[in-house]
Amino acid sequence: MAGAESLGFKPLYSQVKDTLVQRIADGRWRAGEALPSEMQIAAELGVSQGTVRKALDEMTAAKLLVRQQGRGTFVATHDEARILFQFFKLKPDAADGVFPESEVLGVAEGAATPAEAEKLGLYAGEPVIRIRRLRSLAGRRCIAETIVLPSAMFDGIQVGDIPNNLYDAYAKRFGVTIAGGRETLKAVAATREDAAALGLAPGAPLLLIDRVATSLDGRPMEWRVSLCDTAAMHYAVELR
Amino acid sequence: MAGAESLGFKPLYSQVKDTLVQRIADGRWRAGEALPSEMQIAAELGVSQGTVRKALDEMTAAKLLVRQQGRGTFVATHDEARILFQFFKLKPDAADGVFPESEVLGVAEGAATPAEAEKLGLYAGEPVIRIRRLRSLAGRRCIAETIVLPSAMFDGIQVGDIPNNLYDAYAKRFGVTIAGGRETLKAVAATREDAAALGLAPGAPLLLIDRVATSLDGRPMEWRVSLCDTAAMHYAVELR
DNA sequence: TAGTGGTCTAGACCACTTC
DNA sequence: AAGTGGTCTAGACCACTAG
Repeated sequence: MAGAESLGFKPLYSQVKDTLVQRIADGRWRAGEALPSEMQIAAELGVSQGTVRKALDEMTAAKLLVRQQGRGTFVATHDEARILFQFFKLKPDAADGVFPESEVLGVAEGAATPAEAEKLGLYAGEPVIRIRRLRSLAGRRCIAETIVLPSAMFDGIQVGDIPNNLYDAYAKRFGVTIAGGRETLKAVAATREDAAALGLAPGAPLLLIDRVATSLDGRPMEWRVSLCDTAAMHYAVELR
Repeated sequence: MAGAESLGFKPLYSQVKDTLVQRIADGRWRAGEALPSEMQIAAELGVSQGTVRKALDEMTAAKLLVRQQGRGTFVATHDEARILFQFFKLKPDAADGVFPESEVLGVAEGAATPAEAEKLGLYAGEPVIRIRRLRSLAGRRCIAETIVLPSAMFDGIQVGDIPNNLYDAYAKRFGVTIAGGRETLKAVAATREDAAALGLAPGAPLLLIDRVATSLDGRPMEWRVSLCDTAAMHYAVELR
């Protein structure tokens, strides 16, 4: 392995991990595909099987890989089950989580506002794509959502083109793997427009979820603001 | 190690972990104290150092232990830094997180309501302690909180007795280690009383945080409902 | 300098899947 | 039966802390 010398000791397994993450980012193995076996990777990189294992274990903990005894090691997909577990934390009060349906209200390209530029790590004025949609849980419209994407990464996305499971589309159509993110939550009063869209009275309390989602290398790839009517649903957090 | 035979394979390191967790729950090592070294534990339990290491690594990941190269392995404490990171997810919009101050409004014992009993795994009517307090961030009252505890676990807690850092007190005074929990969030409109307590207009949007905190063995030990004015603060979540 | 945790290796065997 | 990941061991050496 190269790149270990000088200032600041970096363990071998960590370098192996960086190598493998880079290869996934480069599309060497696509979502759902199998990596080579531990022994093959170890032989190729000239390290022991235990060192490869530690790298793979960390990537599995980061939900980047899925390992199955007897089968192999696979690049994690953004299937609905994973999204529900990792990214969509709103659950109906009286039931288990289900994947929400979506109605796209509009898609438009424009110049990034200062706020958008700051969230996405762009310069103000760079082109961005804005998506507006309503989402429903159990047949009831309860989320009004605005999504902002850097055009440079998602060139040519169209209105008829917006599937319900966006992160899966980012991966399959644009090679962008959403690996994590950060959300901030506030309680706000519904504006007239929000209230109309969700069928509520103006001033009704809404949960505002502000999310910046990041790719494998930690760069921001999506800014999403969701306004949620939490009368019959809640946002669930595990403290560990 | 005993207890591995029959139905359902259980790895050795997992049994080692169970043994060590049980010892912490039993108070064999108190918060902040050092465990024996890997070699000593391995020798005592008759397993290899690597197996002990895997058990300790998992406990460290669960924030139960803190390990320091060259020093030793220590039982995690509920110091303010840890609480801030693991349990208190409200941050001022314009600053880093700080530990909130508290004013206790009242402490009273009573019979568990059906809702309280369900949250705490008790029978309705069993005795519980209820604590009401206001919390402030940056000198501004912004959280109204109700805390319900099973009297059986927290016998003799008094009004003048409620410190700002409750989880530290649970550990030190009652031997109850809060190891995790589950929160559900909603946006609600302030009632007249909530509004008065927080200096807001009735109907103002508030973030309602409903938390059940659990001990080492996963049993519910505290039910806490917090009403938060999120005008100048937010609830932060990392998606990983 | 002694003792701790952290990394790395090599090899054996087990559990599980697939053919 | 062959190949995968999962567990367990034993031992070497490194990085860090403390006396």
